[in-house]
Amino acid sequence: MKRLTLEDIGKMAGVSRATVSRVVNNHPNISPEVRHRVQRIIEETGYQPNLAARQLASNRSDIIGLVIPNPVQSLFMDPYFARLIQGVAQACNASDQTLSLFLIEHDEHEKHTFNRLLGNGLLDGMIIAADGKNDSFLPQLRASNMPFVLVGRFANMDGIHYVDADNIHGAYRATEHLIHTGYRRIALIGSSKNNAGAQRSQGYQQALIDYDRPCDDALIATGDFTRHSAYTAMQQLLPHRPDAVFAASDEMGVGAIRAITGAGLRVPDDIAIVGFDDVPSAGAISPQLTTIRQPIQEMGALAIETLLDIISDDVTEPQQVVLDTQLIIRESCGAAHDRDR
Amino acid sequence: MKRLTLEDIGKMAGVSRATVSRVVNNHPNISPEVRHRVQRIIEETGYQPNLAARQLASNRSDIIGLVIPNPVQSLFMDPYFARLIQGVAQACNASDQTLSLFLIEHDEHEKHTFNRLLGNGLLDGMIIAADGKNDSFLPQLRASNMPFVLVGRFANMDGIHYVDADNIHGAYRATEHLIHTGYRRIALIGSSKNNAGAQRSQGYQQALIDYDRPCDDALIATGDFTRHSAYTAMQQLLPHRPDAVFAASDEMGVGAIRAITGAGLRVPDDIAIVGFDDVPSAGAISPQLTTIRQPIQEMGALAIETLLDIISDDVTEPQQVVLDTQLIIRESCGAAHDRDR
DNA sequence: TAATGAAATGCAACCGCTCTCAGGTTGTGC
DNA sequence: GCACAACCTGAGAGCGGTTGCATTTCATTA
Repeated sequence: MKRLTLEDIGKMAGVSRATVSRVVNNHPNISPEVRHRVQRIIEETGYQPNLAARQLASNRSDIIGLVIPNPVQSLFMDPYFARLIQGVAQACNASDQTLSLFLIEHDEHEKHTFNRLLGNGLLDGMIIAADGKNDSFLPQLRASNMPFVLVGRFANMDGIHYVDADNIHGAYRATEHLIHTGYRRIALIGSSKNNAGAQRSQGYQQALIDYDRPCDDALIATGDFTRHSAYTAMQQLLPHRPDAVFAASDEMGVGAIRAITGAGLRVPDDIAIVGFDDVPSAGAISPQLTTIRQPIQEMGALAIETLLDIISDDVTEPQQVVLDTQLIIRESCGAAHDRDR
Repeated sequence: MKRLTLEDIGKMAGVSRATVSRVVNNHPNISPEVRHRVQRIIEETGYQPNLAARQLASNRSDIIGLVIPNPVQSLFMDPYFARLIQGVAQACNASDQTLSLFLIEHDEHEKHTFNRLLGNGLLDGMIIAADGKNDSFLPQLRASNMPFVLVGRFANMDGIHYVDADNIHGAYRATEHLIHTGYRRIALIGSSKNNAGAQRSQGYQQALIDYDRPCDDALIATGDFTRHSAYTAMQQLLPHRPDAVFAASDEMGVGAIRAITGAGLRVPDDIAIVGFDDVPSAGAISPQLTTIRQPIQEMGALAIETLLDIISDDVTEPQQVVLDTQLIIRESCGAAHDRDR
């Protein structure tokens, strides 16, 4: 059961291999009769073009790469990536692209990976899930002619295509919600570990300013997106008697809750918490965490869409899209109007 | 900056393109002098072979596919897949393979995907994360000559290569732990939704038998791996007064805890819980969940290793490996000897 | 010294598809 | 009836590697 080639199909249909190729690729100038005859034979035989040969001849692989440069442990701690992968994968399915996944393990590996990907001609384009820090690959990438789109957690950059969630406004919304609910001493557990963290801090501060709240430095603590760091940060915050905390991630929100309950206080009765991310466990812990949800899958889908436009259409002006976030009200903010189990 | 070819390198080194190819591929019969000269030029120019051309000529792509046939929502609910992807990706990095990811969205899509993958010659081999049910693709796969390895959650099958975690023994161990801790009426929230679920139920029962405990059908409830289903299941269980529950997944363990606390009882004081999977939130909820951890990343790595052996070496006898699990003792079993924050 | 063979290298035929170019056919307008 | 255009189709030259076979080189051995 040797694999069929264009030549074989052509022979069966009494046409040349070029004609079969045209049918396969939906070229316009084919007579309906021939088209149908060839299509029927393709159907019957289950012929499929050899992708390597096609790629060699046409210089197009229909493979797009998803590169995740972050250190390893993030991946399986943070549901963000799982969702992103899913969104991108589904978008690839929908547009008949093949998705290749590249997890960067460390700096040297990053260099090696980018070198390979930019040199071996495998990919038509790349989606890069950067974090806005440590983006040392950018210059090389820009110098190449590889189409790429950055997704999420990235700094605003000139002339680069990217898709991100609106971290600033999400944080703003979280803080605003705490203000509306009536809290007066609203603390922040922030982080400048990545760009998203910085933006979330920014949103927090903007909300305070807009609502004429004092921005007390004693109510600002710093973590690194881990639960443990937030536990410590919360302990530092406690003496300053906040009545609410905006934690820049759910993981940190959980750490804050632990510190609060550990100090004999209660959430939200004594101190309210709002997180960010809406990780699955946000609804599992007690009290359930009020949080900000990012449209991660939409981001992935949009990134693919944008990338395909770049690849085919020669999009000229940079596509820079920031998607809105959503406030998910649960128990930890003390304003629940709707509780799921 | 046109991309270099073997021909170009050959010209620069004063040798033929065939010789350069041999250097690149480490063929033995090359004089050291030529080898070095060519290598130096490759180094200087950063030449990289075109993968499509190589694949076309050699019929080998060094791309392996990871196929995840489960329905969509599992993926981002269940950290299992994120970890599996990570394990496989790292193993691919280590062995210079490119990983392509295929998420199946529904039955028809499954058929379409397998047809494509078996027909277009893109992949050297596939890793398939099946669940032991709905494996309708298997006959077609076996009929093809595509090398493949099944990973996890799969039924024991003849003549097929697979890697799995020892669900039976893991469940046995969980149950045994509850027995050792002194509980007498140990309930099960199981599921036969997939093969792993069935095996976990089996391990539970075996433990009861081995320790001469009665196997009371009233203490066996069924869920579908969701938190909600376990909540309901636990409510049915409560009237029969279990003093401990083995839940066949952490998600279900969380649902059970909710039902217990919802009924005004406490975990583990009134009813102890052990889960399965060790999802990240298992340590985040209160009480922290005692559970069984699977070596998911090792499974991924081992699957790749096995697959590469099959691709290159013509491994003949089926490789069937079952990896051991680990009991993670936290609070919910009432036997904590060690608590993290 | 010539025959022998192993090692190193080049030649050229693929791998299967795309795409330009040119040839053939048919249709349109005058 | 003829010129010209529009449309189909086939021939064939790549795309950039790999690899069997032929050739050259050179040390070994009869």
